[in-house]
Order: sequence, then C-alpha cells, then structure tokens
Amino acid sequence: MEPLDTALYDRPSVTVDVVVLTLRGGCLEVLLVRRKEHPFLNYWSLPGGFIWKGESLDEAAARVLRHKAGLEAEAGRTRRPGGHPIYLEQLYTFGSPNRDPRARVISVAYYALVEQSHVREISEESGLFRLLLKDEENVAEIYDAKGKKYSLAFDHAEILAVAVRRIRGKLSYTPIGFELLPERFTLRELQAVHEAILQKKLNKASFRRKMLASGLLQPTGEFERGTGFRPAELYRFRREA
Amino acid sequence: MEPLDTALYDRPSVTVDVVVLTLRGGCLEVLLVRRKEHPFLNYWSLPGGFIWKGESLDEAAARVLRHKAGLEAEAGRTRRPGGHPIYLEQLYTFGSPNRDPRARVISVAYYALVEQSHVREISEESGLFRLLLKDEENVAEIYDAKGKKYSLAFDHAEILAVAVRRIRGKLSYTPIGFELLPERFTLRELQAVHEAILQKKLNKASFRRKMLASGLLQPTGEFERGTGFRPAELYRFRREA
DNA sequence: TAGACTTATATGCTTCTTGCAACTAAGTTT
DNA sequence: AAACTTAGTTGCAAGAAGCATATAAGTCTA
Repeated sequence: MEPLDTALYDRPSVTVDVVVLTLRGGCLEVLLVRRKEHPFLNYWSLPGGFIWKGESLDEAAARVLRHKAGLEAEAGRTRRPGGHPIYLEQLYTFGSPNRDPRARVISVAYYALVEQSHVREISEESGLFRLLLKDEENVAEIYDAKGKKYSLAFDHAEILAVAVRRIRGKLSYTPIGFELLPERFTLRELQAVHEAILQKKLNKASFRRKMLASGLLQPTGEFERGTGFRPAELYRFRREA
Repeated sequence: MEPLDTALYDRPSVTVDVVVLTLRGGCLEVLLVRRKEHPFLNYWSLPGGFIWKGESLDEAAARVLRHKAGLEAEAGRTRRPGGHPIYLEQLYTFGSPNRDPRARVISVAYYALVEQSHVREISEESGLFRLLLKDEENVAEIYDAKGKKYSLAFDHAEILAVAVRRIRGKLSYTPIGFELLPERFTLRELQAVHEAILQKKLNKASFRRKMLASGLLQPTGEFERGTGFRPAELYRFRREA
C-alpha cells in the first residue's frame, strides 16, 4: 500500500481547516486566526491543524473547533455550550500542488454554523471578520469592523468563497438558518438570517407561510420582551426524537 | 510546516477514487475494477490511485479516468472521445482511520458522468455494475448483469451511496442528465435518465414543459430514425459561448 | 390501402406555491 | 387618546406542476 515510487507519488501532509460562520449585525462573519509562523506570518487565516493518528476527519474538525474556536465538541458530535450540536459539515478538499509554498499540503475544509454569542474571540490572535462574496468571483473578501480589507493566507479566500456558495445553495432546500440563531428566535430573525446569507430581500408573508408549513418550527407560546412595539412569538427548531 | 511530533500527527497516503457513473437499460451503473492486491484481493473496487507530485486533485482524478476507464482527459478538462468535456466533480473525502487495514489512507472521491458508449470495459478486470441505493441506507448495493450481488473493497459501498445521493440532489436543481446521454437525444431519453436517477416516475407533460422552458435544450430539427412508430425530435444541450 | 397500434407532442383544467399588497393586531411613545 | 411601529393574516394574481385527454406522425398488419 505504501507508494513505492517516491519520485512519482506524493506523500502530502493533510490538514483540516474550519470555516466558522456566524451572523452579526445582519452580516455573515467568519472566525479567523492570526498566523504566528512563516509563510504568511501575521496574516489572518482559517483555524486548522494537522490530522492526528487514529482520528477521523470529522473528529479532527471537531477538535480544531474546540481548541481554536472554544466550541465544545464530543465524539464526532460537536456541541454548543448549551448542549446542542453545532452544525459541522465537510465542505471541499483543496489540493493544488503549490497552495503551500513550503510543502505539499492537502486541506480538507469543513464549515460550521455557530450562534454568534458562542464564538469566543479568544485573544488578540483571533477575531470575527465580515465576509463578502461577489457574484462570479471565486474569492471572498474580508473586512474588519472598521471596513478595512484584508488578504488571507494561502488559498483561504477561495475556501471561503466555496463555503459561502455552499451555504447559499443549501439554504434554498434545507432550513439551516436555525444554526446561526439562539435556541429560541422570532420569524423576523430567521428571515434576517436568510436574507443575510442569500443577499436579497425576501417576502415576509411568503417566508412565514413556507417556514410554518415546513413543520420544522415549534411555537413556544412565549414572546420577545422589551422590544418597543409589538413583540413577536418565539419559535424553536423542532428536533425530532 | 512538517508536523514535528510524529507520535501524534499522522502522515497519510492520499488517493483519488473516481465513481464513473453511466446509464444502461434504464439503470444507473458504475465502473468497477478488480483488485489485484491484498487486502480485498479479487474484490471489485472503485478505480483510483495515489496522487502524484505536482498534480492537483482534479488532475489526479482526470488521470485515473484516463488510465483506468479509457476516457481521454486534457489539462484538467477531461474530454469525451468526441471532444466534449466529461462531467467530473469532487464528491467527498473519506478519512476514517481504519478504512484501509494496512495504513492510513485518505481518499478524495470524485464522480464522473459518462455516456454509456464511451465507457470501455477494458478487460476482464473491469466492468459495469448496476447500482442500487435504498432510502435511509448508507451503503449502496452492487449487482452484475445476472443479478448477483457483490461486496466491495474498503468503504467503497459508502462512497457510492454518497455519490448517488449527491447526483440525486444535484439533478433537482441542475440538469446534469445530459452528461449521461449522447450529444443528441430525445426528450424521452432525457426523462428516462432523470427517472433512473431519482428512482421515480415523472410526469411527461410537466417534464417537457420544464425542460423546454429552461432554455437549455436546442432543437436540432432532426428526428430519430427506425424506431417503429412516430420518431421524436432530437435536441442537444445548449452550450453557451 | 385502410385501419390498428404506438409513441410524440400539445392543450385544458385543477391544485399548489409564490409574490404582492392591503388589512388587522398588539404593543410603545407622545 | 392618537400616532407610530412592528407582528401576523388574508385575498388575489401569476406561475409551476400534476393529470387527463386530444391530436399528430410514423409503422405494422390485414
């Protein structure tokens, strides 16, 4: 099984990089960490790490999530602090021969959807950045709170572009918007999530009808408080079983 | 960049496996090759191979397609013998620590959609097998022409299950059915492709309306010949540019 | 050659979904 | 009490999809 012809076969390192997405102020944001090594010293990059022995790719991604994003994980099933599973899914594998200038590194990218309050900005060395993907572009753009634009390490801007495209496509046939919200949320908040991801206004009545008809929302009978004006009912995602 | 702690970090081999799908007799079929090595000696398996130095994952998949399936490829753009590109797309990466009993092997799986007449059954060592995926199952079943069922090497039955699910999902929002047909085809043939993939009957009038309204079909003005009964018009996929 | 047969293609109708706009409801602020 | 803002509902029109039927264009058979 060991490749015999070492002049021909490549023996790459394999890393897992995780795109941690969250929503803040009506915008998609991504968690980045500052590199402390060459190349791309001091550049912002996706949290990631080499896979370990005896560990599956899913487990490696959960570990990265736990160690670099402070999100608890548990035997393949990553969990939010509150105990609910975090949405974590394999995205795509990037393997251009020169994506890392030092050596052959193949990166299995994952993406996670996390409620904003659960993303800990652990230190100066990690932070949330606004994420923008223009149509037809194959790299995403990254901005800090002041609107300053950053270049990312390696091909991470491409990875982000793939992530945003994936979540947009997925949203049109699966209601993963929940994953970015707290356990209880209003329909307006859910609609705002969809609008932020899809980058377009949605019709309120249609959105409500579709969501309620899907049977995935469970009304709690409780309402927002202190909003000024009429409070909206709180729903939760109907977890089967 | 080299992982330092060799007791902890893993340095796997990386292979590319390609799920070559085609359609024959109204059924999805997959190209398998017979293994000539341990483990799983003489088992049927997906065509695959180690990645080479200087080669991207896409290029590795195209090379596997060329060498193991006799399908011409060219600089990342794999092409049918006739000159049209073959549909080839990355599927998913499989990396359970013990999926290969000998060593850590991570497999980046691709899938290709190929017109039946272009799949060469090169020798005794390769063949097309009927592919069946039951709802809720996470492994696909494999049958030969006589209806005999086979077990596959490694986790290849799981890879096939993921491939079938992916193509089913994709078909509902992208008309990739073309890729399994010759350049010119009738609407009945196209509908048969969709029905074979989705495993359900479709309404003829609705299917025609939707396909023609999509603007992706170009009528050729020519018709089938020698079919007995009324010949249907031949269409081709509208290639932009 | 007429008529039976089979499949291609078109059309009308119903049902369901979606977008749009107006309406009512329930709070807060002045 | 009236103005204001957002929540939530309802009616209608446009479009998509399922279903049945009608017509068209060939071959086959008597």
